[in-house]
Amino acid sequence: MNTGAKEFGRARRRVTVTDLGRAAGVSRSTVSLVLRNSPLVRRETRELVEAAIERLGYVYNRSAANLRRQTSNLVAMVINDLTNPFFAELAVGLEEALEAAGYVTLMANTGEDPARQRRVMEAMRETGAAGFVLCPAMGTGAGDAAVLAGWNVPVVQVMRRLPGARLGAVVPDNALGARVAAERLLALGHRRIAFLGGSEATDVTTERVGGYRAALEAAGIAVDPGLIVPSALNRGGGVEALRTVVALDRPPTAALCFSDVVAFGVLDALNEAGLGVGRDFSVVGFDDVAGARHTLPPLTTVAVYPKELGRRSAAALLRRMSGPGEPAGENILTPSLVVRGTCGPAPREGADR
Amino acid sequence: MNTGAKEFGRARRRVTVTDLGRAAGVSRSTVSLVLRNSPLVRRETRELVEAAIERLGYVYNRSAANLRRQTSNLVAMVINDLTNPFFAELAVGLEEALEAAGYVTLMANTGEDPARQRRVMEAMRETGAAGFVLCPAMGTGAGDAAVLAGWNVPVVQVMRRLPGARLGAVVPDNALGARVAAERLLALGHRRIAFLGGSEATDVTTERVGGYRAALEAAGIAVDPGLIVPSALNRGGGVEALRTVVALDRPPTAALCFSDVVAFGVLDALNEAGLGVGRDFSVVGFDDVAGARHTLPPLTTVAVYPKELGRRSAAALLRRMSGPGEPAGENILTPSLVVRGTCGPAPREGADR
DNA sequence: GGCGTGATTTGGATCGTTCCAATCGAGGGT
DNA sequence: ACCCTCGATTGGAACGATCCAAATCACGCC
Repeated sequence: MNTGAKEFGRARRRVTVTDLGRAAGVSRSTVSLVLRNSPLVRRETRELVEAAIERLGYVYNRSAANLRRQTSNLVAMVINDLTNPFFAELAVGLEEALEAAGYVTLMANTGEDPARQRRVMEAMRETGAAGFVLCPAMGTGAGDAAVLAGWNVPVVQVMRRLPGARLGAVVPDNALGARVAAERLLALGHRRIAFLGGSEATDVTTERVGGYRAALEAAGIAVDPGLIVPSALNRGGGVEALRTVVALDRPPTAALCFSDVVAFGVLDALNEAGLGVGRDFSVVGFDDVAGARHTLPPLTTVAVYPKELGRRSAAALLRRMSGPGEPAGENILTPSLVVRGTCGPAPREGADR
Repeated sequence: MNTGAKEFGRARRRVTVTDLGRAAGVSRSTVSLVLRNSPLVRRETRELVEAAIERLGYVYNRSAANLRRQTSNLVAMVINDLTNPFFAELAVGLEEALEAAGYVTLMANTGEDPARQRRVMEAMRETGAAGFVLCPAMGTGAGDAAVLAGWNVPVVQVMRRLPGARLGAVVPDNALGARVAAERLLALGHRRIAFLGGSEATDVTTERVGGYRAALEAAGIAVDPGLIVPSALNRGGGVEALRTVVALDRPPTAALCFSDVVAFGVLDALNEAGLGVGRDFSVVGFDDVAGARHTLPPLTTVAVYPKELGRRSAAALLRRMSGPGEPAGENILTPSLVVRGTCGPAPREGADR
């Protein structure tokens, strides 16, 4: 009598299908059928079982079910930098779509650290992730890609592609976006246009710079390598990059930025230098993050719809997970130019400031 | 011979401890001991097994292990709004700490929707989350709290507290932060100070407004209810709120804002209205998000260290998970005022603008 | 009253691991 | 030669669900 309460109060044994069966007067097999909404069970039987579920406070053990069925309701999302609003939005779209499809999301933030990325992906694999959506950390090598391919698990890359990996990817058409943005500046009469920001190694930068180049060349303008300045992918990088180009002998009159965040830094630096944005110097960003509409003046930028990228990568992964024969193709989103207030006509040649 | 390749290429059976045992010439029990680094196994035996692991490409099945051991390496993180940079940082700190402790994070973004919150938490429970870190969606009722308490699973709330829930929480000292900020404005000579933003219902707002009130009353200033204007928790809300107070008969000369995001909107509206920030009107934010140092002028704000909040909630949860008797106490972080450029002395009484 | 038929229900085996009590083998002591 | 100890290894049962083939039930019909 004195031990009874103690035994009961703490850590009581988990309620199982067998318990439910006993309580409802049926077998565990029948209970299992009820749990999975099988049309085989008689209505009254189902109600009996459902009452027992309620009464005993049963909790379905999905991982036991997964073990037996050789499936999993887990999808892994591995993101390089969640504190970047662009990737945060992407993550939200992704998780939303996965949840709607009945999956639970495993999440890890790698902070651009390939070693951490390896660790977390390994851990997620062991926990039974049925698939991966991966935005690879910078510096992820071809070796990592090969290992991943060897895992024989559906993987969808988003935004960034691993070198030489045949894994499937959802990406914006970076080249197109950059080209359209550059064409806009050209149409406004700009002839010396810089490309600011981005890190030399990554495919995203390569593609965006490629689009920029293509536009200039199509307009018959020689690309000046001195006007392409990589930088850190944050606000400070933008500040640095702008300072670099205004110090040139023949400074540019406009800049296409690798990202909005870099563009924010560029705007900071322009203000600091006393240059009129959209008048003395025009700026285009890339991404269209939430903050872009709130700069002064509001930032003209290339929208790439991160939330939609997230949703599509979820869809692509689910497709790969269902059909084993599904091709690991690429899904390319068309970006679009959002014209706001940071671009104006090129200042007259030789006009002083 | 013709079927052989086909059978092998696709969906080969999973490698198990039994397979490893067979390959290494030991029993599955011994393999299991090796996997768990037991000191019981002889070195040579261990090496034999490890070679087999390598050779067969074995993947540990942690959920099978969890099933048997009645444990779980999964922790659930339920966040109201990941697109808010404040919560994104919190999430990153949290995930980082959990990963370091050997846990894998289940993540869900509720988008402030209590129904979705119920759904995802239920799904996570079934999946076997060993504990929850929850930043409750606005509108989460006492009913939800009661249900959650009935689950008998370790829960730590972060930033927000559910009404009447004895669940444990990690929160900043909102009242203190607001008081210090208000005291700063008082010291600068301001006498009519507004509190802009926040939603009336939430505990965070109540606490921050409370601190603001306390400071004013301590200075012998009657609190004018007309100067406390709630708003949406985004930039637009800040714009609205400022417009409201400048239209008053006796407008304030300074504002303490519910959050940095609201403060950003307030700065936008001040610019729009042609009021000099820090000269005609002083502003203090709350949170110190990354963007706060980049406004023009840089925003004076109350730092609450979201990443640290994340880390501490991880630590608090892990403590609760290990010791069943651990108290569900509160962990309160001391915020601090970060002085930048948006506050100046109160304009002279009656001076025109 | 026996039988066929379709609708329900059921017990054993299974998923991959860990726990546990039992076993095995090599020395050591007498 | 025998017993005992101790380190190392092992097979059976268990975790909580599902699958599957077989059993049971209800009912109409000859």
